[in-house]
Amino acid sequence: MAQHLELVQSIRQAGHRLTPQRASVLAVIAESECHLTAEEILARVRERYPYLNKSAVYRSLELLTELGLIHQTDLGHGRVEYELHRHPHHHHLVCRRCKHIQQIDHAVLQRLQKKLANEFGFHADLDHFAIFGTCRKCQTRAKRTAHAHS
Amino acid sequence: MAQHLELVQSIRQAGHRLTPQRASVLAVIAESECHLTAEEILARVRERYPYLNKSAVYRSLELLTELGLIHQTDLGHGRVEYELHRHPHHHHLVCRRCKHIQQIDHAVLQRLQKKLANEFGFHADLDHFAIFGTCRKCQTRAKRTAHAHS
DNA sequence: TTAAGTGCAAATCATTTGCATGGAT
DNA sequence: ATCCATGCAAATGATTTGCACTTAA
Repeated sequence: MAQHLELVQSIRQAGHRLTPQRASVLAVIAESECHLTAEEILARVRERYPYLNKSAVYRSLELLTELGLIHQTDLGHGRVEYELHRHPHHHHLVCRRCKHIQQIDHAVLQRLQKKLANEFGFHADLDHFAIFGTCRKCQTRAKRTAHAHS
Repeated sequence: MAQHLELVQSIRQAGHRLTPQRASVLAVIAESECHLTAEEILARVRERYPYLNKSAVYRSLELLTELGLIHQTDLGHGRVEYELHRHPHHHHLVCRRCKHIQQIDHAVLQRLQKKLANEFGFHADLDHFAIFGTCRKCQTRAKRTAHAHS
């Protein structure tokens, strides 16, 4: 947690109270390599700081998102996942059929991001972006099914 | 509904039973200009065909999505929205702060789509795509807030 | 005829909220 | 000392599910 002191202090600097709940939620997310659900965050915090409530997790996550310290992603698992606002980014190609998730480099989306900024003045949150579609394997499978019925 | 006969028949052609429930769900989506929630679909179908149940809507939507006749989008409204798989596409820039939604042309994403297909063999569902971020107005507002606290 | 599909009502499950209490500043 | 933040439990609300009944083929 020591290496996240600055990060944690930015809560106070933004004019909000620095509670142990908020600090530990942020620390857990910062220490994680990947995305976590609210429930996972709750569980991990409780390993060392048992005084944390579900509501406080959601309220902290809302604040941290608002401050731009973390990001929310919906990978189609029926619940939101949270991760630190960190560089370099990576993204996800999520197959709707087999649910397989392939990571891709931020470079693939960089041109799009710039285009949106230039043309529309829109700052796209392309941290941990999720793109849904059909993976190579499932495309083949779909064709086979179509033939079977034609 | 007459002009959607072909579309409706493709349910049977895919090896599924063509029930009035499925037909009317598909017809309502096909007639709509934009995305609809499950509840809206239920309401619209009932205007002319009152024998439709919530569960049947969800089960129909699942099937139609599987068949590639419709698409699901999560525009961050807390519920999924459905629309016909139709050309030409358009997409959405959704501001996380003010919730404003700006439509953009498919051309903006076409290059990305091709890149994903070529490099990863991934067929991205970029129909009615939603990109989250911060719009021009809210970026300005965020800067102002930051100054107030520094 | 008969398996696939529907209706109904109850279950699920992530997230939100009201309100009394507590703690950061 | 203030009032922002938390804990708790109950509410919400979209989606899912079990099971008996119905119907498209």
